Amino acid sequence: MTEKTDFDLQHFMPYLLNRAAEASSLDFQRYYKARYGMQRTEWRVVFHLGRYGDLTAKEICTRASIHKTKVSRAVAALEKRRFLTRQPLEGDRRHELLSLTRTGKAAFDDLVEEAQRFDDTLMGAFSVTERDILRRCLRHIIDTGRGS
Amino acid sequence: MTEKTDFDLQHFMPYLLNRAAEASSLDFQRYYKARYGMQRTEWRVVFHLGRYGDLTAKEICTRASIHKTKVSRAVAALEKRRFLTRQPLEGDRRHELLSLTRTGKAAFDDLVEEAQRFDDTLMGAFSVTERDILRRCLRHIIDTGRGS
DNA sequence: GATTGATAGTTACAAATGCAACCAATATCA
DNA sequence: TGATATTGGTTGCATTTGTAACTATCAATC
Repeated sequence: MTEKTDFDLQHFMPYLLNRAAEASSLDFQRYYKARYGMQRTEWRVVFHLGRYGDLTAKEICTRASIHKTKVSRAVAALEKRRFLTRQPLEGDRRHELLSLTRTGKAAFDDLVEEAQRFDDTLMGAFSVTERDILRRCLRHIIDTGRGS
Repeated sequence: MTEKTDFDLQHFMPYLLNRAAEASSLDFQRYYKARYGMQRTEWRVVFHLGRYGDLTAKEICTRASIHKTKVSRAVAALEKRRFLTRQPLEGDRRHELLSLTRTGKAAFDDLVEEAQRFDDTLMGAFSVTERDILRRCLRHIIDTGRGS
């Protein structure tokens, strides 16, 4: 039987992933927080709307695996700050279609640019092969993990 | 100039990392929560003590990049539930040496075993080369990211 | 068309977190 | 010696989060 002390936390994937996630998010997080007063869920909502067009809150929940309460609050906050508007859907008034305002779009454009720049420096350290493997593995982990 | 809508969130590394981290932690988290009523920081503290021997709170903070308030509260909680004991250090009574109790060690052993099993199934999907690259990239990201 | 059951989204309350101020022990140095 | 700074660790308070219960709209069944 292997000694328990052989187990190295530095090789434990969930631990590595958590620390890498945290480390890699810090700077960007600081940026959108300082510049737009957004928090993570808000940026993600903005991102989804900017990237994939108008969506309902539910769709964002599903696509991003975010709990509906978090999305609900993020949407409320974004609406108050005029980054997006809601429009009840004809035919089913339970749904609300969310759309970025001009302000929201501008923020999205800026944030995407920053994200891109940020990602470039982060990934610049790796070869193309490494990047591919990295992305593919992460995606696999995401897809096979149980959703919340 | 590239269109902003070209940017794919699914390739944005911090996003991938965050989602993979979350997905990969869920099951294990559920385990130590259900079995020992621990939360993440508590498990990490237990882990560090079990793996690296007795440490002070400060040392755990440094090694794991966890804020001292979080560690402080985790230690308090673990002490209350008899997973560890503190002992003021001779010579400098600001430091307290933390040691796992028998109960703490038992929990550590069990959790390590579970973590190992968990990691095996998670990484089982990848080739040895992939695992190496994955670990090496993550470590690089961790080490180059600004610490909190 | 009333009853039951989903479904989209909100809210209320408890637990977790981050931040800053804090305490106590030690170090520094006039 | 005594004033000041530093360090390990804790506490208080405001913000964020998770969970569960709630409203409102629609669907299905009788």
